[in-house]
Amino acid sequence: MPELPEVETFARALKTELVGNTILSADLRWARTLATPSPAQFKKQIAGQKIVDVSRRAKYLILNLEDYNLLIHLRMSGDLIIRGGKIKPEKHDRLLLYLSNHTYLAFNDTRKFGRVWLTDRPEDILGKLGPEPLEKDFTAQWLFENLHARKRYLKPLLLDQSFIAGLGNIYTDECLHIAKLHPLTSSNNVTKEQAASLHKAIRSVLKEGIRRNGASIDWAYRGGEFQNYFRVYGREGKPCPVCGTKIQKLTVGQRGTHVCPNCQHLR
DNA sequence: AGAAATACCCGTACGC
DNA sequence: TGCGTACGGGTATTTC
Repeated sequence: MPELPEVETFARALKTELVGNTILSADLRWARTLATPSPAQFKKQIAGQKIVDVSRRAKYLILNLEDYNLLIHLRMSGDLIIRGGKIKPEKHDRLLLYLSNHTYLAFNDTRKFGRVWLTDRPEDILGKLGPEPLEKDFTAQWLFENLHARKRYLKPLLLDQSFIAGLGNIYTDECLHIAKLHPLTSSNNVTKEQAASLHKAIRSVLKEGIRRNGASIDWAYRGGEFQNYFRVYGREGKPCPVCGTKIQKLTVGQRGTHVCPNCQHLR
């Protein structure tokens, strides 16, 4: 579930906890969690590396080490927890990084979708991503031009990380509702005014998510408050906060999709 | 080539 | 109660 705001929240919290520590050793408990390099190389390369900075690109968390970057993608059920060194690992822990301050960072991931990469060439992994929606190069004009450069439904296009980086199923439904656009609208039919609305909606909903420390759904992700402020996501049959019409749930590109049939017309 | 469908996972909810 | 099945979520891979 973690999308851009949740990963941003992780990055901010972990930065204060981790920077300055040295990774003493790694315990890989589920081999496929490690995308690259081999487990033997990974353990050898990461041992002794000091954590210089913690940041984010799209939904990737980046631990900037002295000689490498450790990229972490939480995918669906991934979670990061810092525990005291004497606390036992938990059932779904996939990777443990033991730190010089006698704690360890646990990558816990029930569904085993999450991945980590240790690399000195992060661009090989991050290079295909589209623009960061909160950065200055993501403008309404850019969005309008690139919506028209393709002919796809809005919802799957917004979920495409090579188009815009960081939106997932929740924030996509939310921003389409704010912009009053139907998820099945063809991207090349969006007017300049609609593109400007969508641009504004994307930025505002992501900032709201960050401000509320992300969204916690079911057991996934902890501590966020944004789930209490969803406009459409997970609110099938409940009233639209704008007009009171019952929210409908449909399937778009095999994804659960929530719309207000009154606010979001399909032209 | 670009877009759509499928595979990867497993805890939970639901139907019988 | 217990069993079987559908579902969801992000993205790499496969298929169209």
